[in-house]
This record gives sequence, structure tokens and C-alpha cells, in this order.
Amino acid sequence: MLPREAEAQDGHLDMQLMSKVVLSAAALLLVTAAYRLYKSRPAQAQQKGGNTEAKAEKEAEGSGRLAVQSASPGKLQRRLRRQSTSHKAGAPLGRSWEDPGGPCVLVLGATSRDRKFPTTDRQGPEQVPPCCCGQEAGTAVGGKLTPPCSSLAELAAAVDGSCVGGEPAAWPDSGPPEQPGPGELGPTHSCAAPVEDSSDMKQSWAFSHVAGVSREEAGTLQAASDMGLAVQQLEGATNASYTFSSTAWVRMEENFIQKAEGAGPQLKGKVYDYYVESTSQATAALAEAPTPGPVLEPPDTGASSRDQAGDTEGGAEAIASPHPLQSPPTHGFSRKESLLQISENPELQVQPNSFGAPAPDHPDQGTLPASAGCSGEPHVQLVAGTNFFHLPLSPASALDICLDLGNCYEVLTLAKRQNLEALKETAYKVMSDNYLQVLRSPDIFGCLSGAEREMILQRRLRGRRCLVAPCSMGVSALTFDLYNESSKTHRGLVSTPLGQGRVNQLGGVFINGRPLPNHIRHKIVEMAHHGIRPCVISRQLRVSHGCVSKILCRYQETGSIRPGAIGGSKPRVATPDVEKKIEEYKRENPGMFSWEIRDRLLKDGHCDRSTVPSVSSISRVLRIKFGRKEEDEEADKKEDDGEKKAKHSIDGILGDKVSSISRVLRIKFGRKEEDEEADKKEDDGEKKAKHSIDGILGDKDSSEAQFSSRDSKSSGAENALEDVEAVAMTQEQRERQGPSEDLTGSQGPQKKDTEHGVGRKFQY
DNA sequence: GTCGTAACGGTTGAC
DNA sequence: GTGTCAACCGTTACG
Repeated sequence: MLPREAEAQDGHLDMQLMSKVVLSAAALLLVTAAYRLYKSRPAQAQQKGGNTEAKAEKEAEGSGRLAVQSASPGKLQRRLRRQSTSHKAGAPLGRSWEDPGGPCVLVLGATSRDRKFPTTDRQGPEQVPPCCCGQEAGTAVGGKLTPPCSSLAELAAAVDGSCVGGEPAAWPDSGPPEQPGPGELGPTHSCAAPVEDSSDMKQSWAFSHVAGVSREEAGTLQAASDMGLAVQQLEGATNASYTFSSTAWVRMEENFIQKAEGAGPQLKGKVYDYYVESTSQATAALAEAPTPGPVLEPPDTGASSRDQAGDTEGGAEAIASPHPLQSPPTHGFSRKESLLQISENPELQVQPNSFGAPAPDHPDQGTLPASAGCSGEPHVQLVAGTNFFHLPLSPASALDICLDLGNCYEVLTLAKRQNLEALKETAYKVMSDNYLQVLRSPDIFGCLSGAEREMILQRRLRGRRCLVAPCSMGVSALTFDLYNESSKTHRGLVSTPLGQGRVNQLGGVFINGRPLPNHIRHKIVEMAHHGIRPCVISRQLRVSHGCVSKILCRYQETGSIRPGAIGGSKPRVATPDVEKKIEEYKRENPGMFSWEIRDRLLKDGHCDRSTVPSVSSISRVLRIKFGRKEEDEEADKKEDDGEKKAKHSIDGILGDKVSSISRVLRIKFGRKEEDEEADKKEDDGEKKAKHSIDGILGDKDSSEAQFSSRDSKSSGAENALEDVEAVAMTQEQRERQGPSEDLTGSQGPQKKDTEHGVGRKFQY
């Protein structure tokens, strides 16, 4: 118990320390950014800037703990009024910011923005729209989109005291924030019921101040920072999760242009918003899981938030308290619910790709927006040495939409209607990422144009670029071109360095005689697994339906997507054991003919029909073992009868040279043309359909007689996946690996593949 | 329209 | 080092 408590407190103290450090850093960055931004507009305001900047610095130096006191309510309201008048675009502007304030909005900025830029405007802080969090996002885009609550949003709501607690101090100039509307407590509405006792939660988190400066001159600079600490503990659990979040927000308005106009106050300049957010989590062991207690109502959260906001010091004290968990509960904590729901719903945690929302785990990196779900995400600007996240203030942007398959097409339609390229890109990306599901959804795939289908397919394929392994010139070069973003078309593959690429009737590229890349094969199987018909697969992947059918049949039979072994010669059927038997028969009966030996081998069960050596092979063995005899040759010739005719004709064509060479080969390798001819005859129907599935299956059946204890299908599926992943291994390497594995019996499917080779049928 | 399959031209690799 | 040959490949066309 005690050690656990100590650990918990240690962890909490660590969080406090970290909080301070991060807050300090955030504040410093904030001030630096604000200074630089404002510096670029020197003539705008010098009257009050000194005070505000001084305040900002003061607040920054104070680790953001008590910054609220520096804010002047009066100043705040003046600024708000001015903004409300100047912002005709307040609505769109506010909306564009409100949107991020939805599920994916960052913690403080949205709240602050909402308070500062009410869409209804000119009412002062009292009428400022309430906290951003929650379902506003869904309504932001015409109410059509009701995206699932973002984990980030909920996390933000949980972490951010502004949303839940509505810390009024978040904006010094916003005055006491009004009570958030019931529907606006997004975190509350969207979060599951808290499991942990609220009182514990209250004590476990604390919110610092929010600092802000503003200018009333033509150019307006606003800056704010915020930090929050939340603790989540599941019922009965002994571990608590600490989530710390800090946010710095800067807004710069270039409204000084309105002076030149002279027609009255009119904001024609730009509004820049920057923010940087840092979120970190830690887990600490607690003494005991607190008993779940009654959940505080949402209104309480807001009230308490305000109280806390008004009493920022209290929050600061909570952070600084050495025993925060023991402090009396004072707040309602819908943030617990948010955290809990996030923790219980993994899908809510995977929202870094949510468009327009910064990933919580990557506070300041430039890749944050890059990880968003599309190429049109807000760009990152380097300000004051820190990557800031710049959201374009597009009036109609709906940056907080959480796209999924359920709404991607609607979003796409909306984006098209409103000409939102970024949103379109995001929707396309969702479709591409869920390509198989899209294919199965007539309401999505059926509504897409041909170009769009092609585009999402291309993006889907492009995403596999990492699978390219340029180990083999023949295949890899082609594959690389296929996924080269610069080409972006299949046709770009045609001109491979080797010039082997060809384009089939469907527009797909292939190399004649060479198997398709593994990822294509895997995709075929994958799509088939999703119930997509072969004809659709063929069209989508631009692979002939014959090939699709072949691959699927093979996969169904063998469980492997790999192509068969290419090349090579038929292995010897006259194995040492068989040769030994032949020698034994000959010793027992020297006058025994080769065909008699052959029959004896079959009769005694040493060989079956598929593995018994040809008469020629037996004769060769006899020649090697017992020396050359004219009689034997004569007898062999007679036995071979008509089969030799073809050979003789060939000899006649090629002359004595071939005969002599064959003789040499016969002695040297124990193999000659005649043997192969005889083997061909003996193989009879087994070879008739080499290119057909029947042939493959026939080979399989024959081989199964020898490898009856194989269980290829179970491991075959794994190999199918493995095929895609193991791209470092070239096709040829795999093929070569197959036969060796056959012998060891370590890989069923591979064995089956090799069994398809006719030669493998006669392995033994 | 879908699917199976033989034929084709090609590649590969063991011999 | 080269040629042969039998395996494989994917495409195409046909039913």
C-alpha cells in the first residue's frame, strides 16, 4: 500500500515537474513566436504593447501558473467587441476554428477561440459560443457529418481544463466564461460513464492559467498558453494514467490595413493562427483503486471549471501540491469519461490521421500535420524555431471531421460541392486505405466515377511501395516502376531498363514469362477473401482473369500464393535405391530384359507408375553397372521400338554428332534423349495439361500420394501473408528455397508449389 | 457478363 | 560457356 502510494505520488510529482517544464517551454515559445510575429508589424501598435508583452513575459516566467491575474477584463472585452465588428468573417472564421474545435480540436485553442470569436459576435464574452469540444464538429459541416468522437478531442477535453472546467482564465480578456450549453459539453456527451471516483479525479488533475496579451491597434496579437493534467484510473485498477497537455496558441491579425481604407473599420488583412501542443502520458501505480463514486453532472463541471478558472491559483496549487491526490475534490470531471472511453475504445485512439488535428503524441514536430490523412493538411510553418501548426482559415473547412467508411462518400460529396480539395483528398485517402471495403460497398464504389476508382486504386497500390525489393532486375525493376510516385501510372512501367514490360488488354503491365509480383498475387487473394469476384479483381488489378483464376485456384488448392518453381530439369527417377534394385534383379537373373526389370519394380512396389524408370534408364543403369553389351543394346532397341524412331529421325537430322554427344551424356550423366522420350510416354496424361489447373491438380494429387502427411493449407495462409512481407527475398530466391524446403518438409505450401513442377512428381 | 481452359509466346534453370 | 529442354509464367481467345 504505502509503496504504491509513494510510487503514485512520485509519478505524480514527476508529472508536475514535467508539467512545469513543458509549460515553461510552451510559454517561452509562445512569447517568442508572438514577439517575432508582432515584430514584423512594427508600426501597428506601440501604445499598449509594452504592457501586454511584459505581461506575457511575466506570465511565461511565472511558468504560466498565475497568468490570469495579469489579464484585464476590460481590455479583453474591448478587444472582443472590436473583433466582433471587424470580423464579418467571424462566422466563417469562427467556424473554421470551431471545426477543429470539434472532435479533433486541440485543447485550448479551440476553447479560447470560441470565446474570443463568437460567431454571433458583438455580444461580448457572455455570448461567446461555448466550448468547442464535442458535437459541434458534426454540425459544423452542415450537420451531415456526425463523425465519431475523436480520441484527440476527447483527450483534449479530458486534459483541457478549458473545455471541461472551462477555466475562464484561459483567456484573460474573455472574462468569465459563461456556462457551456448542455450540448456543447462535447466531452461529456461523448464520453462513457466514468469508472473512477470523481473525487479522486478532481484531485488528480489541475489546470494552470492561461496567459494572453492583446493589442487593440490595427494589428492584433493574441497569445495564450494552457496546460492541463488529467489522471485516469479504471475501477479496481491499481494503475493510474497521467495525461499532461500543454498548448500554446498565437493569433496575429493584420487588420491595420483598414486604416488605409478609411471607409470605416474593416478587416481586410489576414488572420494567422498558430498553435503548438504537447501531450504526454505516464502511468503510475496507485495504492488502491478508488471506489467508483457518483458522477458529477456536466453542469457541475462547467461551474467548477469556471470556479477554477476564476481561481487559477487553486489550480496551480493543485499542481504544486505535493499530495494532489489527497486534496479535496472540487470539480466535476467529464474528462475522466473521455479518457476512459478513449482507453476502452482503441479506434478512438487511432486518430492521428484525423484531418486537421494534431497528433497528441507529437507535439511540435513538423510531421504532425503530415500524418494527417491527406496531402492537403495544414502546413507547418517554422516560427521561432518551433514547428507550428498553421490551420488555414478557410471559411468552409471542416477540419474536425473524422472520416470513415460510413461518411467518406458524403464527405467527398460535400468537399466537391464546396470545392475543398483538402477534404477531398482526405476522403479519397480513406477510401484508398479501405479499398477492399469500398469495393464491396456499392453505395461508395458504385457512386465513384471511373477516374476516382482508378485514383484510389493507384493510391492503394502506391501505398505498397515499401514492398519493392529491387533484388532482381527482371521483376523488381518493373515493380519499382509500378509504384514510383513520379510515374503514377502503370504505363510508366513499360519502359523498364530491360524493356520487358508489356501491357495487357486491361492496361496492366506484366513481364511475359515471369510471375506477377507477390503483392499483386497477395492482393488478388486478399480481395477474393473479401468476397470480391474474380472478374472485378481482374479489372481492378489489371490482371487477366485467367491469371486471377489460376492464382486463386492454386491458392485454394495449396494455400500458397507463390508461383511454381520455374525452370530446372526433371529429377532423376533412377534413384540409388532403384539402381540398387535393378542391379539386384540383374544379378538374380542375368538374362532379364530391361522391360522385365521395369515390370518387376512395379510389381514389387519399389516404384509406382509415376516413379518407375524407363526402359532406357534401366538399360543405362545396366550398362553402367555391368558394362556395355551389344546384346543389351539390341534388346533395348527392340524394347524401345517405336519410341526410338523419333530419336532416330532427330539423329538423322542432326547427324552423328548428336549421337556421339548423346552417348557421352549417357555415360556421363546417365541421361539421354531417348530416356526423356520414354519418360514422356510413361508420364502419359500427367503432362497433357501442363498449363491448366487440371494439370496442376493432377500433379498435386500424384505428389500427395508421396507426401500424404502434408498440411499445407494452414501454414499456407501464413505464407500468403509472409509472401507480401518478405520482399527482401527475391522471387527467384523463394523459388529456389522451395525445393530445399520440400526435402526438409518444413514448409508445406512451398512443397506443394514445387510439386506442381512435373519433375517434382518423380522426386522419389 | 462470368468463368474455365487450351494455346501461345516467353523466361528460367538444371543438365 | 553454351545449348537443350522441361518446367513455369501471364495473356489471349474461345466456349
